[in-house]
Amino acid sequence: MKTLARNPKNIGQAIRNGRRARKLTQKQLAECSGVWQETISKIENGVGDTKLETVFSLLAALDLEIQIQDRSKGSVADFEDIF
Amino acid sequence: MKTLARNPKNIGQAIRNGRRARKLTQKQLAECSGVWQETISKIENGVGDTKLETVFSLLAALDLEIQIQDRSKGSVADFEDIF
DNA sequence: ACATATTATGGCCTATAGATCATACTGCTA
DNA sequence: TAGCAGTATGATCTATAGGCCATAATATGT
Repeated sequence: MKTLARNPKNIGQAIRNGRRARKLTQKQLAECSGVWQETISKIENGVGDTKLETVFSLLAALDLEIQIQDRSKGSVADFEDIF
Repeated sequence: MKTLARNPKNIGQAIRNGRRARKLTQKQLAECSGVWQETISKIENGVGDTKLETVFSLLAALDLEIQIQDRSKGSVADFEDIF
């Protein structure tokens, strides 16, 4: 998995994808991350804003990490919500 | 620039590094990002939590982006706050 | 179609982020 | 060493994130 993110919605999608890739329900992810299912739902759907702490709790539980890099040449295909 | 981040502090450092690489003062970054200098100071120093929206405002102004990826093999050297 | 699992929504409440102002601290450098 | 640019800190205020409960809406399987 490798997803570019330039806004909060991209993060939510990456989390949803990561969760599904690991075949976890929101409830299971909630249990192992300490973030509530309701909150996960909102984040995945880009409802409201999210704190970094919360994002990292989820990423850690999904064994994902963030890399900060110069804005690339990044092919459009690396994004998922073009439409 | 390419920095791994597994917690909010890593993000703050990446922002500070990116800002310095572009030879901007906090005040200048504040002006072009819409985030207050005081807030930038706190984020760079890992004081309190930060919302995604704010992080992305800063990253955009610094022409940086985020990539979400599986936790790597990431060499320890990619982190900056080991000590 | 029904039962059940999964996800979404919405309200209440508390904690806290960030705007904003004021001011203090920390280098520089003239 | 005085002055200034840059950064940090601290307070107040408003908006909102997320914990938490209840429940609604959607899948999914049988």
